This record gives sequence, C-alpha cells and structure tokens, in this order.
Amino acid sequence: MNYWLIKSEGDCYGIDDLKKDKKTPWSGVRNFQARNFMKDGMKLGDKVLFYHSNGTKESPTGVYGLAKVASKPYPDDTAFDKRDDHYDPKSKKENPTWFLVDMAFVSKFKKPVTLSEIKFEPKLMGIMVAQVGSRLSIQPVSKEHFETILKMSS
DNA sequence: GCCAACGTTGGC
DNA sequence: GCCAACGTTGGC
Repeated sequence: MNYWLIKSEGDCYGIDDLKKDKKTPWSGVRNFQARNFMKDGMKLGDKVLFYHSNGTKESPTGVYGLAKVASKPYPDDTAFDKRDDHYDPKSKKENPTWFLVDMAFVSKFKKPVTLSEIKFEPKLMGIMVAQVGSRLSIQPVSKEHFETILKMSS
C-alpha cells in the first residue's frame, strides 16, 4: 500500500465534485514526474489525500478529504483532443505520452487540514507539499505523514 | 494581483 | 549539453 497526495484547484474540481462523481479519470496531468507516479507508482486501492491549492480565506489551501486509486493506468485521451485545454500534439494514440488513473471518492474531512496547520505540525516535518516551490501535482506521502494528517482531520 | 520557484523549450 | 527565455503553478 502506497500513499499519495493529489492537488486540484478547489474551485475548479474539488472534493465535492469528486463526491458527486464518485469516480473520475485524473486527466490533464502534463508533468513527467507526476505521470510516472501514476503510471508506475500507483496501485489499485492506494490511498490518496485530496488537496485544494489556490485556496481563499473562506476555503483555505489544504487537504479536504480522501480518495483512492480506482483503476490501473491507461492513456489520457484528453491529450489527443485538439479542443481540450490539455491537448498535446506530441502524444500519439499508438504511443501515448500521458497516462492517468481513476480516482474514487472515499470521504470528505469534517474540517480541512490546512497548509498552515501542516507547516506547524512537527510530525509533518519534511512533507513535500509544505516545501517552498513544491509544484508537483502528484506527490508520494509517507505512511506516518498520511496517518498524522488523518488524525488532524478529526 | 504579485512574484518566486519551477519545468520546458529552443538557440547555440 | 548549456542556459536564457518563457509559461505555469501556487502561496500570499
């Protein structure tokens, strides 16, 4: 079992959207490191922290809930679609550049674990998402860090 | 809205 | 293969 953190702009596609959809293809990732985590690292059933970036005062940046990996990796079709925001002419159907997995809703936290709380918690020292300039949209999380954040959410 | 940090591109 | 320029992310 591996643990992950995925980022989404909360007002673009947030935990409530995932709750409504129950399951969604995590499309549009156009970063090689993030792709490799989905393609080679993620296994069915892996647990995932759902993080909202670009928060506001009303809904601050932080972890809002839990998801899980709900498929094996498969090609990201949005890369083939000229009209899609994430169209990538270099990705060919016969040899796709971009892969994704499905994410399924697990739970929404009663209260989010905000980025400032994450930075303040000594047990979370070194967690990637709290590091300056950490822009990676899919990050591995240690079991200890994962469980600490879960505890902080209740 | 600003801007620092980062990944990617492309000229050489 | 280097590195400057550019576009994007994301915290504030």
